[in-house]
Amino acid sequence: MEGKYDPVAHEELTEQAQIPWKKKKSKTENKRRFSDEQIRLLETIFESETKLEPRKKLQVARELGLQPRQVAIWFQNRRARWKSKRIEQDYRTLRADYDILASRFEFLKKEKQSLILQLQKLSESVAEPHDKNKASKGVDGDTKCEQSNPSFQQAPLEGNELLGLQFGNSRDMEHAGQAQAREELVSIDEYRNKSPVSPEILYGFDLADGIFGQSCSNPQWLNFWGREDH
DNA sequence: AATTTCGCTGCATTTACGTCA
DNA sequence: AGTGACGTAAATGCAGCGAAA
Repeated sequence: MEGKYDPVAHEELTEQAQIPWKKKKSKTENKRRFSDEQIRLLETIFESETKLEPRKKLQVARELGLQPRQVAIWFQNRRARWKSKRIEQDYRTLRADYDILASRFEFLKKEKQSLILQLQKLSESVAEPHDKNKASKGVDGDTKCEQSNPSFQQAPLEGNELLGLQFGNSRDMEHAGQAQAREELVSIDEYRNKSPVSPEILYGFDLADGIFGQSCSNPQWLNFWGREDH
């Protein structure tokens, strides 16, 4: 409300007074639709200033042969049209952002399922009877992971074995002679490389320091990805 | 100095009308 | 010619502000 009283602008009031309040114009009264020339000038002014100062309004009104009130109303309506267009544009932008996020989410969901499957296969192969020592050995386990995340403790793999998968530590697997497990890791890499979009771009963060790097230090993250309901 | 009134503005909503398919 | 959809000028109501009383 930056409207300050301006005696010059007050002219408009007297003009307004000539128009009876609440008067409805008859159908026969010639009105409406400013000329192309009038619209062109109004649009030109609107481009540089969306609000007219009272003096400028009077000047424009004189120039166009309109009532100052008509100019004021035109600017008012023009601002409203401009606002609704801007809202539409904002909506389209937000919608596009949402769609991108939604497709990222779907992709991540599928990758999660795939990784769970890989883990299950690895878990089964590691638990084979010919490798009993491996199952109970426990090499440099990430105790933080195991302690901080209940859902992790329920996982079929122990912490150190999961780390072997995540960081490509193949020592234990070679020790166990598990060529199959190595193939699984390769297939994961292939899966990533065949992704329609590079993972870094798709996820929006660096994989090495991001999703896998923080997996064991962020229990909430593990909880989230450990659940089946998303 | 605080309060009230007046006149103005802007905005949201509604109404009335012109235009077009 | 009649009609509905749409665009737009104008009306209406309300809130906020500054100036004057």
